Amino acid sequence: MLEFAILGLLHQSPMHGYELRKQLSEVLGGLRSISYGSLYPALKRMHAAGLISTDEPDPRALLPADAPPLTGRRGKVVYTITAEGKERFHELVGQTGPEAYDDGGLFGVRLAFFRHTEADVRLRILEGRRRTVERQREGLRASLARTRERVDRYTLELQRHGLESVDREVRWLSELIETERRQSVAEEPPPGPRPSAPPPP
Amino acid sequence: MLEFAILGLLHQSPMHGYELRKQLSEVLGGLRSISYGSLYPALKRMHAAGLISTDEPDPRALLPADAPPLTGRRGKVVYTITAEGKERFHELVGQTGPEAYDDGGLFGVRLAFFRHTEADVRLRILEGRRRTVERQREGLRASLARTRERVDRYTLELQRHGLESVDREVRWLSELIETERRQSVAEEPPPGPRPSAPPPP
DNA sequence: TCTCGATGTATCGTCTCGATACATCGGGAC
DNA sequence: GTCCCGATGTATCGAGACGATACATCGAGA
Repeated sequence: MLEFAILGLLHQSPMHGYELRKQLSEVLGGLRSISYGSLYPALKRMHAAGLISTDEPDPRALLPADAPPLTGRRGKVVYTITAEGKERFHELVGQTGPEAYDDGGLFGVRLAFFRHTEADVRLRILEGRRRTVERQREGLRASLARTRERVDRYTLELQRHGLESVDREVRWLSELIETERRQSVAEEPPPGPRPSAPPPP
Repeated sequence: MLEFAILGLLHQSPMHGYELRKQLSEVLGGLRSISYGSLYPALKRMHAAGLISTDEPDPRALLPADAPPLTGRRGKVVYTITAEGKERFHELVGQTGPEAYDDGGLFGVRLAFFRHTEADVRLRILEGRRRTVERQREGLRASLARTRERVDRYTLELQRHGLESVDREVRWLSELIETERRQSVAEEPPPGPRPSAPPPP
């Protein structure tokens, strides 16, 4: 998830880690934000994988491994996406399997970068997410019906509120899908019955 | 959080790990459930701390550390809360500081065990949670106002939906608080102006 | 001048998760 | 009867996320 988000942000312009973090929490809908303990290791991994490059070669690479922690003068590092990174991003952007929407966090990031996503992929992701959340809703409903008599008022309230939230999310997704469909028929008049292929696993 | 939930469940009756997990996801409102990778280490920690006891002494304790993984016959383990564990639970149940409500997960567990919680503590936790969520809401509002013009339709939708969710949570909490207040005045007629003490840090 | 908050990079220990392995048991298919 | 499957049940592994923390720079205002 972090990898996708970082590539997406750097796709727009090079950035510092700090700036990356700020943009990230804004893009994520303002609720969850990423910690440095996740961000910097992720950047390191991606740098090692060749997906991003830094403007400043690491001075410690020349020093012995047991050198002191290099106090003083710690330079800013600007991260830039590489050609490989762009390729990777477009590969990820095309994925429509369950991994794209089963996790709410990743789905949020996918949505935030929908402007880089093909219309049919957008639709498949939204529909997949709706299926996932609908399944959650059914589970919740069953649980509520099963335990209704056995649990106290507070647990009941918790379950009721959870169910309502999930319900609202389904409706929200349905509206997005509706809008998406209207737009797609407006742009591209259908040449016949659509042979909608099932998403790859 | 796990510690609190486990103590709360075992407070009612002894249980297997498996049963614990099922009850846990039901109590948590059916949405998030705990994985074994969290549950068993937590049980081990709590056993080491003397908060819970097992009905079956670990046979591997007698074997050398490098013995083979003990294939075959792995007995069921029933966990029981100890006197120390009950003490710890009542200690935790009385906490009203930010640690009780800043994290949504822990707050959910606290709510699920409200029947073991004093009325004034319940009220303080609900009000604390509302303050926390209200702060989140203000942050979200500010973010939305700030980025309104600069982001695309999808990000906007994400933020809008997030804001609505937080808003609904505030209203839900307000209803719970309202109910709680009505109940408390019904049970205990106030003997004068209430000297509401600030919660300890 | 002094301090404070924003900007900025980085690591540590602790915890959590998803995946997986392995074992037992009851019940339905055949 | 037996064979297989899903529920029950205990347990560990590696990847990685998190909160806390350390350290450094810089501009604004007391």
